[in-house]
Amino acid sequence: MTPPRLRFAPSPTGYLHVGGARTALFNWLYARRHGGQFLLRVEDTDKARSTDASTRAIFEGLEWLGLRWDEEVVYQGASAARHRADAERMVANDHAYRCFCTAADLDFRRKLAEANEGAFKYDRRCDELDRADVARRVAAGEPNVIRFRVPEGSTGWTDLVHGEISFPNKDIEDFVVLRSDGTPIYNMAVTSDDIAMRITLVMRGDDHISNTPKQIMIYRALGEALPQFAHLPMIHGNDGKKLSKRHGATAVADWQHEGILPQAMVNFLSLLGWSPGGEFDEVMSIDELIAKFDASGLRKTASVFDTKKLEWMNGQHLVRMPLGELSPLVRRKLASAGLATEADLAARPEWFNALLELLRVRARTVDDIVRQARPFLSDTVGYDETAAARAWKDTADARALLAAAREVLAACALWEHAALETDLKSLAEARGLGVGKLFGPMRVALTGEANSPGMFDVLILLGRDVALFRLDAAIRELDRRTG
RNA sequence: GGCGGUAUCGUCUAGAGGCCUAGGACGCGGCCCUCUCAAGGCUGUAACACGGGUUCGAAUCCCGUUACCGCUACCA
Repeated sequence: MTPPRLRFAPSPTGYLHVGGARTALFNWLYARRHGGQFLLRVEDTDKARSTDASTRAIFEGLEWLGLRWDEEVVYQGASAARHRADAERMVANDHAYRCFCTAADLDFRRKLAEANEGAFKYDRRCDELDRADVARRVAAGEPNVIRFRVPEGSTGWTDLVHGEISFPNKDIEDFVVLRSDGTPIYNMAVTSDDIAMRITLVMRGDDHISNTPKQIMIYRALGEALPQFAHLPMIHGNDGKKLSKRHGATAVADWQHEGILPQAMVNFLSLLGWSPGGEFDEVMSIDELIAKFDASGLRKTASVFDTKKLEWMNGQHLVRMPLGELSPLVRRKLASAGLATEADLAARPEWFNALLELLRVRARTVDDIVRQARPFLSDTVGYDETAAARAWKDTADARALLAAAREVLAACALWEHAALETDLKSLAEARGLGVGKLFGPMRVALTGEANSPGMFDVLILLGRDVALFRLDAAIRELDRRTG
């Protein structure tokens, strides 16, 4: 069995969206799993809609996901001469013919047919033309397209996802393969390119199922061996409709900017339309995915992009990934948020790693970590009003508690977990309070928030100086509030 | 309209005739843990689109209906 060759063939007409990313991923996984090649082809034949910015966005999206392609990128637009030559070859070997019907005429006939019920199908009138006549009109420069002559019978294949699929040829009209300006129609270009790239497995969205018989006919007309086909189901938004801007972030770059990890995105996407089968741990590394991926696990049904589950998945990867990998990521985000400089954080790696360990377990995105890190990095804290309203309900009481805590902490012999716990617990006990009643007001004083890591962790991370400073500040704030 | 594809909890799915009074995961609810929030553990909620067959027996096979999606362009 020769190594398979697959390709991802996006049109550069926008960002890389999650559906395209999933298609690319499955192609890539299949190639990696079976020791084959994963190629990238940019289908830029539609010059009006294609942009360089989109092409770059697609590259960047694939790179971010870690889907490295083999060989040089193929630009479809660069092969126009071959597309045309292939179309003309089909005329030469009698599988296609010249058609002189104009677009306007066709349009008229189509409307007429539809008005009188019944779908319009090209009537092959130009296939009746005399050969000499055709040659003369072509020589005279009369505009013409090349139409494929659809044979009798039916056209089918064994789809890796759907099994046997076949179409009666009578339902397929003699379709155009080359426009009058000499440029190819999609099905011509794709087939010509897939042949040239020696693609052995065409894996793409199932919106191409109806195109497949036409492409198969072209392969045959050109005397080429057929590749295998696999048509993947689509990904929909949470309303069950096709993904669009309305559904929020459908661009992989948007998720990147919201703090989703590429490995989590890959993992999540891999489970949309594919399953290893049986019971398994859904959280998987890229290597595990490659090892497990197989066409037999491909599913037929469209799936909904569930952002909640993506976020959960991201949280799982956040906790499991090596700290050494997470650390620079967060440092970069912290720096661009203006909360710290990368140099400062790099200078105290142990402290920073301890912080990350505490925060990542309660975060779902990298951005969550950044938000939660604020009290540990900025000089002062702002008090969250709902948190303050609850924990400092009785200001006099809270003030007294914080003053007492300040005193205990200032005198605490050792600034470490055990000592802090002993001292603070005895303070609470002396006052006849549960520790919660003491830690609540302290938490707001120290972090400004209602939620944070455990009190002793917070104190240790902050250090004695900052902790005492914040308690003082909170006491002053409470004085102010009391009036 | 014609042709093609699809149909299991709200969502992702397991299931390839009896193992299914349908399993897992996300979400949601409860309990435990607990200084808060997470994480973790336990647990509850919730599905075979509908109708006919085939079979001793169907979520699984066949047919029809319905719904959704795609194609039906000198778009990709």
